[in-house]
Amino acid sequence: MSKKNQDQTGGATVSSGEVGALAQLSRVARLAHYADGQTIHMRGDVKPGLSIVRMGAVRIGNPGLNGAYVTASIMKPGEVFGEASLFADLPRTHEAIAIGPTEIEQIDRASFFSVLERSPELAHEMLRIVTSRLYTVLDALDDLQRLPASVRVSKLLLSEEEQGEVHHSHSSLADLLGLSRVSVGNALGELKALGLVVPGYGRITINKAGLCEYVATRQMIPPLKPQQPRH
Amino acid sequence: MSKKNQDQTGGATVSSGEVGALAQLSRVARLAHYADGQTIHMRGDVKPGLSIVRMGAVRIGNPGLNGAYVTASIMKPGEVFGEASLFADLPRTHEAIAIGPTEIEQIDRASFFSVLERSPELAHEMLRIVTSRLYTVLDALDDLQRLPASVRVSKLLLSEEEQGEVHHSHSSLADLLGLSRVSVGNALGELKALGLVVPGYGRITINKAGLCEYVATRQMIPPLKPQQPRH
DNA sequence: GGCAGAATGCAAAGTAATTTGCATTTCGGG
DNA sequence: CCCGAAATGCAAATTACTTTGCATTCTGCC
Repeated sequence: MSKKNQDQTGGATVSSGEVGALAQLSRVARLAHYADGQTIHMRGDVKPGLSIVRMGAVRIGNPGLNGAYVTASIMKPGEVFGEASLFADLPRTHEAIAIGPTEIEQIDRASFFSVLERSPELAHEMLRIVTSRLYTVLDALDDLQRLPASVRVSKLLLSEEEQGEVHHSHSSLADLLGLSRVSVGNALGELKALGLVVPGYGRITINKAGLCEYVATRQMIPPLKPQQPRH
Repeated sequence: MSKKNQDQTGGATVSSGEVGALAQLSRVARLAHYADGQTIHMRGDVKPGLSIVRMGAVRIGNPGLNGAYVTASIMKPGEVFGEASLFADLPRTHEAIAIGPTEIEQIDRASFFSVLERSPELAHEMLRIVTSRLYTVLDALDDLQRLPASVRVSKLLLSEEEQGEVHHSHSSLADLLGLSRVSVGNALGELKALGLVVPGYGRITINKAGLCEYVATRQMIPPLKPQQPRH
């Protein structure tokens, strides 16, 4: 058990086309600035409030048992976190740490609910965001339980890809997947041998189509076998 | 990779005290009856709609790669599933199968949204449900990545406990945790040696306080070590 | 009361990841 | 241009789980 993490929690982005009911929150938000590496909140904090990333990025995660980091998610501009503190009155499960200079809109509980009362669209928008995040996490959880490292690495590469390249070190990929650096290296070696990736220094060039096919053929749920009813 | 599952998705129960905005849905629901083992929906189905368990139980899961079953969750009366098909327009990720004779209220998309428009409380209730489910799943995901089998078994025992006992075979515990039967057996052996559980046939008597302490001392996030900024 | 099916226990062999330690390569700044 | 820090590559030993196969025990039912 070393470096642990998931990309999964990922994409609660406000989809680009729509301005989004979230915009209404800006009016009641307090804009907070953080320097690289600065802590936004810690695990266990109970201060409720919603946060929207405006600039920079936020690492959501926890230190692992061994000193390695478990990155649960990296929030990019437009993404939202902290719903659990609002709707379910729960303490923070993860630390939030700024990556690079970062601006975050903080909406406290009272402000949020006052806006929510007047705007049903906000509720719908939040439902959409939380639901698709849940969906993503459930999917990732399945992957974690069932897929071998090389396939999980492949899926991560595809999701992090930008113009055919992924800008991550093996270590940060490992953090995102909950694997060790060595395992990521091995997986990449395998993919390289198949001609699916070209390794670089802090950078990986990927064969998108090839990787997609590689993943597709390996993550299929197999045909049903006869099952006894359980329990 | 054998039997895979999580208890995590678990508890989106309508909390007992409150009648809940969900009750309003009953008026537009169609009550469906299922026999033990009957399929409610399959992975990949796109028919959108919300489902509320009224009687019996529903296994949410998928067949694993080897024929074993991955139980993602078992929904009990009062619990809700299918939000993703409503809010995020996503196909079903898991099969749903009735455990025992089961009654389910089915609310189709149009009906749901017509009620939702007139009832802001329903939106809040759904937000609460989905958020806490997300929270639970994220927590389980952390556990899965970081905790050894014996601790995960302990946590499951505590969550399934009823009056000091857990009524599950090793196999069904394994299904719920994504472990093999053998590993569960070994973990229970360990716990037995520590005087934390007394194994029975299809039944385990647990030392609640002892297990709590056992878990507490082992799932702690360790003190922070100095971290370099990443990425 | 006994028998079949289910649940449990046990052990051996295999596998996929881990940790550890070190050598090598790459990049950027002085 | 060179040097140090970071990134990568490689290999051995270890760990935690899996699969397999079988023996044993329990329970409900006829």
